[in-house]
Amino acid sequence: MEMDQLVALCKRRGFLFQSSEIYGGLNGFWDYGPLGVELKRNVREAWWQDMVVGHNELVAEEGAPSTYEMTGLDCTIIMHPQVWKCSGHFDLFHDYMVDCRESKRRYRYDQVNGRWVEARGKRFFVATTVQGDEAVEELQKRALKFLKLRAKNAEELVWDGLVCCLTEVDDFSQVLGPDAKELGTLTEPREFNLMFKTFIGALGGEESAAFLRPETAQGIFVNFKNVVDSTRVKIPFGIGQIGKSFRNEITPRNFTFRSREFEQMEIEFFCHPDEAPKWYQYWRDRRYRWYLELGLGGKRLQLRDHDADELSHYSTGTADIEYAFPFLAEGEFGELEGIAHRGNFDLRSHMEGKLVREGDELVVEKDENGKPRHRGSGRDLSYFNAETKERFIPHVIEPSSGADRATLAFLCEAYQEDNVPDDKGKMTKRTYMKFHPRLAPYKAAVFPLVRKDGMPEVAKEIYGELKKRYNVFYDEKSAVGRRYRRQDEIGTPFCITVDGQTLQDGTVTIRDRDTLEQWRIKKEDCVAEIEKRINATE
RNA sequence: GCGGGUGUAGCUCAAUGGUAGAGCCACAGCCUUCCAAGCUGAAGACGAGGGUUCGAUUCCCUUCACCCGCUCCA
Repeated sequence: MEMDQLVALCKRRGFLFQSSEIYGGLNGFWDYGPLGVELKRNVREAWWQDMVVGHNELVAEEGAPSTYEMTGLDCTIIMHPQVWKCSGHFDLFHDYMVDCRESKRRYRYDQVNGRWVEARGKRFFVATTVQGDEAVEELQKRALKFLKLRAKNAEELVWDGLVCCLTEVDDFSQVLGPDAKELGTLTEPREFNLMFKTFIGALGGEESAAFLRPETAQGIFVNFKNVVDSTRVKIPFGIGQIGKSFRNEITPRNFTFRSREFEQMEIEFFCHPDEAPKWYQYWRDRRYRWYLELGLGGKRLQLRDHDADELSHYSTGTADIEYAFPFLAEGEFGELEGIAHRGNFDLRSHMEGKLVREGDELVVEKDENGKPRHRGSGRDLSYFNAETKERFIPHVIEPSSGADRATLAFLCEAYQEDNVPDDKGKMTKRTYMKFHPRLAPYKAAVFPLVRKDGMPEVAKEIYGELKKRYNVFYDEKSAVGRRYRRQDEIGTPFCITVDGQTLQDGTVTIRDRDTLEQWRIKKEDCVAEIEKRINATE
C-alpha cells in the first residue's frame, strides 16, 4: 500500500484532516474527522479498559509476578515550571544547534567533537561528529586533508590538548566544520527549544513563563504521594493516564507520525526495586500482546530491546514496540511505544532535584557554587510497607504509548484491497478497512434491501435498538451493493439487511466485511449477535 | 533548517495572458429484491499575499502546505 492512498482515504472519508486547512494548514498539527474521532476514541477506550478499569487486581495475570492494582489520573497540561527542571526536560530540550554555511548541514552543538592542531604555520580546531576512539583517527585524516598532506606527514601535526567538545571553543573562525573544506563556516550556536513556552497571567514576563507538558508521565510522578495517601493502593500498582503532550519538533513528518501536538497513553508502574526486572519483562510482553490482540499482527510489528548505547542515562532497560509503517524504507520500523525500566530516577528527582549520572550512581547535579542546579520539592516520596516494615523508593516501569501513532498503525494495517464480482459477475477492485471490531468507528450498518414494502420501517426499528448500545449507521439510499462498498471503505465489520423474507419469517441477513459471507439471524437477536462478534477473539 | 519536486472541484485529470472543461465520488428525485446498474436534476476548484499588465489560474517575487533526500528525533 502506498501511503498517499491511505492519506487520500483518510481525507475522503473523514478520518484525518490537516489542521487549519482553509488557511493553508499548519505543519505538524492534524485534526481527527467524524470517523477518525471514533477510531481514536476506540483505541483510547480499549487501552483504558484493558489496562486500567478492566484490570482485575484479585487475580494474577498470566506472566505477571503477582497480583497488582491499577488506577487512573488526569493531570494538567501546564504544570509548575520546576517539574520540568527536575525531570531534566528543561535542560535537555534546550538543544543548541550549529549550522554549516558551506555544507548546509546542521549539528547538535554538544555532539560535535574536535581538537586543536598546529602545522605548516596554521593553528585550527578540526571537528567531527564521529564519537569515541575512532574520532582521533578521523580528526587526523581530516586535518591532513585540509592541509593537503599525505598520511606519511602525520608527524608534522602538533596536537594541542585532547579531543574535546565544540562547546569548549569560543571563537569559530578557526574551526574546520565536520563536513567543511574551509575554516570558519559554522554559525554561532542557536537555541531550539523543544518545549512550547507560554505565560501564566496577563503579564508576560520571564517570571511567569511556563511550558506545555512534553510528556504526561511527570504529572503521575508528582502525584505519586497523593494517590498513595488517598486510595489505599499498595505496591505493586500502576497509574494510567491518557492526555495531550506537546513537542516543538524541528521536522514534523510522515502524516501524524511525528506531530507537535499528540496524545499519550502512559502507565507508571511502581514496584519494589528487587521485583522491578520481572515487572519490566511482564509489561514488555503484555504491551506487545495488546497490539497483537487488536490486529497489528505479522511481520509489521516487532518488539525490540534497546542496545546499551541507546539507553537513557536513567534507564537500565528499554524496549520499543515498533511498526513497519508504509512511509518508512523497507526493513525500517517506527516506534509505537517504549517500555522503560526507569529505576527510582523520577521519584528521586522530584525529592532531591535534577539528577545526573556519575559512574554507576545518580547524584544531584550541582551548579558552579556547589548548590543543586535545580532543587527538588524536598517532599518524601518513599513508600512504607507496613507488613515488612520496610521503607523504600519504588522503582518505575513505564509503558509509554502514542495514541496517534497507534491509531495510524491501525489505519495502515487495516487498509486492504481485493477483487469482488459486481452485479454482472465482473470482478471489480474493492477497498476496505479491516479494523478489529472493537476499533471500527461503526460496529454495524442497517439497510432495507429496497425502500418499499415496509422494509425501511423494520430496518429503522433494528437500527433504534442497536443505537442504544453501539455506534451504528442507517442507510436506504441507492443500490444495496453500493451501500455495502461504502461501509467496507470505512471499516464497518457487519451489515444487517432487511429483505422480503424478513417480512415473512422475521429473520435478517448479516454480512461479514472481510469474507462477504451472509447468514440469517432473527431480527431480535441483532444486538446479541453484534455484541458476540465484537468481543470474539480471533 | 538546507536542497529538489508538487499545488486547478472531495478524488483523477484538462485547457488558457481575456476570469476555467470533463470523468468518478458525494447530493436531490425517479427506477431498483443482495455486492460501486440506469435516467433526470442541482452543486462544486485555479493554496495564500504582493508585483508586472488595460486584464494574471497562466509571467515574476514572497509565503504556506505536502512529497523525496539531508539534518534532527527527549
